Amino acid sequence: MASSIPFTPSIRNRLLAALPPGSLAKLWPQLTPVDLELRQVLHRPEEPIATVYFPERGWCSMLAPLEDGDSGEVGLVGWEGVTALPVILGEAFDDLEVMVQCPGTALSMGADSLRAAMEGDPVLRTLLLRYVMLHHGQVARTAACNGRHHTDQRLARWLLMSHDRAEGDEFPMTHEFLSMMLGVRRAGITIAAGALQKAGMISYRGGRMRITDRPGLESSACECYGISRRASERLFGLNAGTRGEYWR
Amino acid sequence: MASSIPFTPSIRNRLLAALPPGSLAKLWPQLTPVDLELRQVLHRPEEPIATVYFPERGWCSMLAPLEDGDSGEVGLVGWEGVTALPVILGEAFDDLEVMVQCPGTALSMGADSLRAAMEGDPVLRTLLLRYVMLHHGQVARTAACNGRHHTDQRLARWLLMSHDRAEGDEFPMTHEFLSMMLGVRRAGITIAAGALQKAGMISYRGGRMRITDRPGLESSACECYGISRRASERLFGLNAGTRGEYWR
DNA sequence: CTGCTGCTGTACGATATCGTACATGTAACT
DNA sequence: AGTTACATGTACGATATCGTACAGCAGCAG
Repeated sequence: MASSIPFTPSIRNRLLAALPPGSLAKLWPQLTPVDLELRQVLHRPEEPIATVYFPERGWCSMLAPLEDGDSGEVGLVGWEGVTALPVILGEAFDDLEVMVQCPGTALSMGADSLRAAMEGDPVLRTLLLRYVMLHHGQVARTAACNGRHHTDQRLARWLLMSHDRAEGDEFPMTHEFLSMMLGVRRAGITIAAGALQKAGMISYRGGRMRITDRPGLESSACECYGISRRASERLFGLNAGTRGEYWR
Repeated sequence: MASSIPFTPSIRNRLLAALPPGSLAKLWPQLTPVDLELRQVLHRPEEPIATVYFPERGWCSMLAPLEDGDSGEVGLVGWEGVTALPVILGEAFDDLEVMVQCPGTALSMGADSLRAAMEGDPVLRTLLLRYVMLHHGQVARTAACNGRHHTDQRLARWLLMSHDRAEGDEFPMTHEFLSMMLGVRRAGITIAAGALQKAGMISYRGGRMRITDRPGLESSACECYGISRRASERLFGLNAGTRGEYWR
């Protein structure tokens, strides 16, 4: 299925790209490119996970379902990661939902295959476990940030995290959706985003968001963005987590 | 050091207790009982972790340091777990601080010894990774809960989580400290706790908290408590995570 | 062009929480 | 008993955010 793709590929996923050639070669035949469509649900809470996804373009949210019907975002997964932490950690499923927020592509793989590959390849296993640590740190930061920081700072942080995982400076994003991600009213986003736009840091129209002043946005965000990014740099090297370093 | 302790011990730590005799026997000589003193810092952010702790009594908070000097709690570790996720996941350190909130005791162990033990014992490794999953879920829930739920519900949840990890129905806890854990004003805790006390669910005086109506407290808490507890039950069996089941 | 639909701007009073200050109560120490 | 330190109760106006409603505006279908 994936065999038509040339072997030394331009892999965008940082986890796969970080593997030594031997490890990647073993994994490659089992990886299938798939599209990630907007709002597609990759994993549902409590449902056994059959497939894992290494995003190449676009990104997903990890969502904790709430009693009142909607859900709270607890983390992002993009080209720096992989969905399906439970598979890595030996569980069948999760209490979280994983949903595509920015459409793109991924390399997918059977959960059983990944389990087997981890069993047989300590390098792969080590890398994936280090990613789990990175992701845990991101979620922990989100917990602290949600409790302490205000809408405007959290919005700036969220836009930066999305931008890190987006292909260019523009991606689909409505105020309505941002409000669900940050757990605030839609009108609250309009106000906070309006201020960022007035300051020239972002611009948006008709459901598309564009980042126009990254440094400005960074200074508007709380420290939580920087802390997560530095953790990412520790795992992937100095230029990971910043933009413009996809290909190496 | 630990050799004076009889071999078939009354181990309270659920992770250690869940190990098959062979796995535990290999670990046992390396475990040293230590006291956990109130406010003792077990791990500091960015500092390499030399020792891990399997709490037996009492519990610890995982805290994310904030720019303004204080810190936000993102999770608890008690008799159901172990500190030092980074060691399990192959990192040297964490961005989080681990601090003793309720004094007690733990079985401690060198980080290197634990790494070696995990390498040599798949059962141990599997169990610890499943615990990482459990803890990740708890932190993710905290992220969602911090963003969406109100002080009164979060206080009830926090008291229940503490109670699960406490020895009896009473433990040391001031409003001041609760306010730091939940990230709200001290006066806000006094109001929320006062309401719970008036409803007969808790009572407190002079820095000691007593749980007097657990079912009532459970109905006051948000769904987040139940979700985390059920995840715990999946790992440890049906009675884990509830109280009164320490000894079997 | 017309009419829809979805995104964004804005307004309103209501509410939760804030930051701060001060009063009261309790226990330990002298 | 007097003092001190700390825990708790309570008050105040200020602020962030809520829930809701409605108006403007762009893009698309007919």
